[in-house]
Amino acid sequence: MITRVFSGIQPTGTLHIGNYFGAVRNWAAMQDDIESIICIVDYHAITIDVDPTTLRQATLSMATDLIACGIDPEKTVLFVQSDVPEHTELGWILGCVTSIGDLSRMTQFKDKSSKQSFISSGLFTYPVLQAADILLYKADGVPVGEDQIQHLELSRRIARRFNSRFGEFFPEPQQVVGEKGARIMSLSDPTAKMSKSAGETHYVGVMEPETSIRKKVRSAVTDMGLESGDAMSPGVANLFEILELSTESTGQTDILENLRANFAVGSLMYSTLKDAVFEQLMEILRPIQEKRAKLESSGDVIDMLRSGAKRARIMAKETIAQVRPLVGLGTDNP
RNA sequence: AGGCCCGUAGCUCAGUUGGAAGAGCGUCCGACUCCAAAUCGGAAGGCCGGGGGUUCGAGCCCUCCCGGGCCUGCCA
Repeated sequence: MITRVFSGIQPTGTLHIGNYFGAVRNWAAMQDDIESIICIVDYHAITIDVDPTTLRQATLSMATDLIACGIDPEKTVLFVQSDVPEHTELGWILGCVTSIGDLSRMTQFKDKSSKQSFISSGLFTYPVLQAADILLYKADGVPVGEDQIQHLELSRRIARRFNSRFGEFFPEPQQVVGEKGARIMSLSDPTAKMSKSAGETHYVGVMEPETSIRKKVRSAVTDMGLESGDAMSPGVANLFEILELSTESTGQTDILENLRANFAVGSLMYSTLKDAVFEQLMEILRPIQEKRAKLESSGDVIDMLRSGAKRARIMAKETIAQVRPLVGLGTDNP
């Protein structure tokens, strides 16, 4: 039985619909039923070279996006990682029960480091900090996608090793699978997951202007036309996926069914599909964008983050206060 | 601490003896397409890492600095 879930998200500046349908929407749905902690992980963000001003803005912007998308800072403990410095202390301690061998097997490190000329040691030990993020709150559930499973497994391994060395203390966090494992693909390259780093044409930003979204959806890769009975090409399947996720919320599932039927008999015009995707997507995004505008002009987000950090820190301090004597650190413990 | 290599467009790089800064990919616009892709046509994009010097003239030579990579050594 999962009792507390932890989610982290990097302050990349803005959310795209892959983040929204894949993660954020599930978080928002979950917060009513289960104790939820969401952390904007700025310590993680600095593992690669990033401009300080950009980072600060991106962090605030990400928080605003999340709240606009339905994360309720009253229900969910929403905060910025570096406002709770206990993350780094636990990170250090856990780093000392983590082997270099385990870390060097992380595919994400190999991936990211191959794209950097300057490879920081922080990038290498990133998964340790991630384990600390989760374990600091003794979260037993982590809603992660497939790409993070390896890191989550390492977190469990780290928890296990800590427990066996210092005594049973941390729960081993389990993967929480969302109701719908949405995995939105890039519009320009539908064989790759949607990501911001791949370039402008690859993603649709949740907060993007309507004209820009229409253009991007219309430019999505499809195929050269299929015979009826053929399987969908990746690009078309992706558009249907986005349409399905959107109509789930708008309730206009008949649109989806019609287009599916058209596809089945081979009479679907992709421009029609794209128009529908755009329309339904905007139904979802419009209210989110409006909410964001209000939030931004209110200037309340900073205060929300501060009070979130206060709540998080109470939990974090308690954990650290227990960990230190277990390990034998400090003078203020017997 | 010593030695070697590197820094030019968003990315990967070329650049002749020192003589008008280039290519490929990507991006943007157009044609084609139901929409896209591919293809074709067009365009934008540069403090040549930074300062100083030599020269009529420096991406290129000298010098210092910054940044990155590799090798050796030293200390803990």
